[in-house]
Amino acid sequence: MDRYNFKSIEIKWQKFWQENKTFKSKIDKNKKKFYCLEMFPYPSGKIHMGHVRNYTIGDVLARFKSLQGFNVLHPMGWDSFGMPAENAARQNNLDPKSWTEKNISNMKSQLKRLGLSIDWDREISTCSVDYYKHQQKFFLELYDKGLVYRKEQYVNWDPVDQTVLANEQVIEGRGWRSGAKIERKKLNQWFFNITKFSDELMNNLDQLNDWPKKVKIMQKNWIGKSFGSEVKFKIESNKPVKEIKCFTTRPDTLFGMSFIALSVDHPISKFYENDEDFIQFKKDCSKTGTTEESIANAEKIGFKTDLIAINPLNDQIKVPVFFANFVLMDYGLGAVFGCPAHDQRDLDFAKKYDLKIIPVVTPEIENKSFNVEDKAYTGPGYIFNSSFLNGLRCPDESIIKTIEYLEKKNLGEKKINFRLKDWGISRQRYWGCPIPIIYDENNNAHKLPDNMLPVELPNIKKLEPTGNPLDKNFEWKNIIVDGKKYVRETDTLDTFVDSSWYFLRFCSPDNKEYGYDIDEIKYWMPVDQYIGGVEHAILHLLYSRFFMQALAYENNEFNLKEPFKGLFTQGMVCHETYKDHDNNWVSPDEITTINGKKYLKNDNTKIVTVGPSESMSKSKRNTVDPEKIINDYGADSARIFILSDSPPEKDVQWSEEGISASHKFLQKLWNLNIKFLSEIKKNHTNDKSENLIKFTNRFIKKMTENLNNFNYNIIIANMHEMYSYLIKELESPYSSKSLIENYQKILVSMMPVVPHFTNECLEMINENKNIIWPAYDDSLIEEKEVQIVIQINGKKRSLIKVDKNIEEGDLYKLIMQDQKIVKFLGEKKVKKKIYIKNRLVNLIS
RNA sequence: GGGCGAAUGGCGGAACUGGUAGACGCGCACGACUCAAAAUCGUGUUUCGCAAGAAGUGAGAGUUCGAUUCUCUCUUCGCCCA
Repeated sequence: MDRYNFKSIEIKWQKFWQENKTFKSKIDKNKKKFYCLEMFPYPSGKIHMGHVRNYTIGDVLARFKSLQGFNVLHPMGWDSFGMPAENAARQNNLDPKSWTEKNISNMKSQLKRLGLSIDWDREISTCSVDYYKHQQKFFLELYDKGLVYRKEQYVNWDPVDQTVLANEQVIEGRGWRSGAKIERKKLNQWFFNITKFSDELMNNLDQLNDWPKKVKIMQKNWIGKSFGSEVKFKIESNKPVKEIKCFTTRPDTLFGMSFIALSVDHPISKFYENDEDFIQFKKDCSKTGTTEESIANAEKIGFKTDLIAINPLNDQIKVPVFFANFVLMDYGLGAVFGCPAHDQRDLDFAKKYDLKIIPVVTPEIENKSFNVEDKAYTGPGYIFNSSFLNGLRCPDESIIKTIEYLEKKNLGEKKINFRLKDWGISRQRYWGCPIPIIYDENNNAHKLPDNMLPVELPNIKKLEPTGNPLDKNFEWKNIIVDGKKYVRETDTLDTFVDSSWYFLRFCSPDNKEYGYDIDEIKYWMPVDQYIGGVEHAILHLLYSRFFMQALAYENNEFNLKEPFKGLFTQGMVCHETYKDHDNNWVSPDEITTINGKKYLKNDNTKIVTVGPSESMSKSKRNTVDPEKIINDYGADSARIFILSDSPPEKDVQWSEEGISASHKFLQKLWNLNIKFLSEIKKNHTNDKSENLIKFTNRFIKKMTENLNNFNYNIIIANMHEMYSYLIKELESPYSSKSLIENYQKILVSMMPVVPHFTNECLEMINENKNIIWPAYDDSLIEEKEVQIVIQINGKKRSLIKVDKNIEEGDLYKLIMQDQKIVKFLGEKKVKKKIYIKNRLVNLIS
C-alpha cells in the first residue's frame, strides 16, 4: 500500500491556498461574519509550541466557522516593538529593525508551513510606520480628550545600564543584567487616564458572557472596587494640623480604633522633614520596597508623632498618630486607622507599640466577653463594645449604618475606592512608538503639529550598550517649529499600547488616512472569538478594553466599547524535564530510551533522571522545535497531537510517543481512504446503507457538538472511533454512491483538524467543490432498541436490551425472567421500583 | 496572606441536566507475519480473586433509591494577585 506522503501533499495544498487566496476576506453583508483572532506573536525568531497550540486552536475554529457558511476574518500580524529586539541589538551590535524583520520573515514561513487559514493580505506589524503613525494620532486624540496627562512617578533606575527597569527586571534589588543596585528615581511620565473608566470596565464584565469566569474575576480583583467611607479625624496638636482623612472599608470598627497610620509621603510629613529621627525612619522604610508583597512580609515599623487623633464617634477616645511602612500614598488617602482586634496587620503593629486591643465584633451575639489574643478576628458576627452600633449584624448591616451616621453628622463621606491605577505609558526605550510631543525651552509639553506627523524613529544602526539612544540623538531630538526651538519627547510608548487596537487595524489594514475605517469595523468588530494565553488575562485585555472606551469617548461614530465578544484562554505546552548526573538540564533531543529507561544519546551508559513535566522553557531545556516536528511528521500530525489528549484550556503534555501516535493515526486514515477508494471502484449493488448512514450521522453530530463546545480533544477521539468502526464496516458491500456520499461528509467534518489530508482525499473522490459543513438528521440516528441497566438496591446487576419506549409493565415482566436478577433477588420482595425511561431500573428490596 | 480552579487505572484523559465509571490515546502483555528484528495487524489490560464475586473517582462526613457529578470539613497540587 502507498504510504501517505505528507510532505508533498501538505506543500501542494499550502501552495494552492496561497495562489487561490482561499482565505482572503472581504465585507459581504449577505453573510454573517465571524472574526476569529489569536493573540499576535512577538517576533522572537522562531515559533514555539505555545504558538503552534494557540494558532491550531484558532485555525480549527476559523475553518469550522467558514465551512458553516460564516464570512470569516482570520488575520495575523506582529507585535514587533519591544525589549528583546533592543537587547539583542545592544548585545550583538546590530539594529533592531533588521533583526525584527528577519525574524518576521522566518516565523511567517513557519506559520505558513502549519497550514493556517490566514488572510495574509491583512498582515500588519506594529513597528512599521504605517502602523504606528495612526497610534500617534490616537495618542493626540486622547490628549485632546483629556485622557492623557503627565506626572512625576518613581521608577526603578539602573545606574550602570542608565535605564529604567520594569518591576520584574529587578531581582533582589539588583538589575537583571547589570547586577547594579537599583535606585528609586522620580521621572516625569505620561499616563492614560484609565481610572476614568473604572466603573465601565468593571460593570461591562458582567455582559461578557463568552469570557471565562476566572478571567473576569481576575479583572474585577485588579480593578478592585471597594465601598467605604472617608472618615475625618480631628487632631490635637501644636502643629497646624486640624484634621486627617482616612479611607476605610470598615468604618463599623471605629470603636476598636487604637491608632492612625500615615504614609511617609503623606503631606503631614512636611512638618517632620527636619526631624533627624524621622529622616532615618523614612530611610528604613525605603528598604522595604514598594510592592504589596514586600510590605506584607516586612516587619511593621512605625514612627510615633506628637499628634493625637480623636475618634469621631466618641470624642473621649484619643489615639496616637504614627508614620508607618505599611501605608502607601497611592492607595486611598495615604492614611488609615488601625483596629487591631480585627486586622492582623494592625494587631501585629499594636502589639509592637503596646497599643490597646479592643474587640468590637463578636462571632456570636451573646458572647460579650469575646477577646482577641494572637489572631485578629476578621470573620462575620455582631457588633459590641460600640455604643449605638451594638447588636448590628456585621459586616452587612453595620457598615451601612455607620456610613449613614457619619454622613448625617458630617464626620465622613461615603466613598468608592479603586485599586486600579492610571496606566503609565512612558518607556525609556528606543524600540517603541515615538510619542508625538515636544517641549519648549521651559519644559512645557506641546502637541506636535499635525503637518509634522508622523514622528518616525530615527534609523540607528548601532545601539550602544547603555542609555536611551533617542536622548542622545540630537539631530532627531532637537526640532524647530514655527521658528522656535523645541526638543522631542524621547520616551516611547509601552508596547501594550500597540496591542490595544491592532484588532481594529486588521479590519482595514490599508486605510491610509486613519487607524481604522468605520464601515469596516462596523461590519467586522467585535472579535467573535479571541484566543490566547491566560498570562494576558489582566493587562492586555484590560488595556484593550480601555482603549475602546477611550476611542468611543466624545465620539458619536465609534460606539464599540467591548472589543472581544468571546475569549478563550488555552493552556500551556509542557514537557518532561531531564537532568544528567551532574544535575544539569538535558534537552529531549539528547536522550535515548533503552528498556524504558532514559540515557544520554552520546553516552548510553549515563542514565538521565526524569523530572516532572513543566511548561516548555529554554532555561529548563525542555523545549521541542516545531519546525523539526513539522519536517519529521508533517503539519497535520502536529495538529492532531496538539489537539488530542488534553482539553484546550488545560496544559498539554508533549511527548515523542504522542506525536508519533498521531502520525501513525494519520497513516491509518490514509489506509482507510485507500479502502474507500477500492470499495467505490467495486460498485456493489444490493446496497443496504442503513448502518453507514446511521454511523455517519452520529459521527457528524458528535463532531459538530464537540467543535461547538471547544472539546477538541474529544473530536480526535471521535475520529479514532470512526476509523475503528469503518475499517471493519467497509467489509460489507456498499454502493459507490452511498460510499461517496457518506465519506464526503466524514472528510468535510475532519477538515478543520487535518486540512491538507482531507483536501487531498476529497479531491481523490472528486468531491472538493462547493464544500459545506454536513448536516445531520437526528431521526436517522435513533435506535429502535435500548439497553436498560437493572440495579438492585442501587447496584448494577444486569443489562437487558428492549424495544425503545417499552411499556413499564412489559419491562418488569422481562426483568423478572432475567437469570441474574432472579438469583440476586432470591426470596426477597421488591418494595419499591424506580424507573428512568429507556435508561435504568432500580429495584429496592 | 487573598482569589480561582483541579484531584478519576502504570500515564494523558472521557462520562449529556445526579443514572452502566475508566470512551479515546499512550504504555504494557500475549498472539499473527518474519530466519530474526523493526514496522504493521489482532487480542487483552482499574485493583484483588482460579471463579462466583468484592472493592473502587484525593480523605472524611452529609443529601439521595442511586453521587466522579450536589453540600460541608480537611489534604495536596496548579494558576493568578499580592
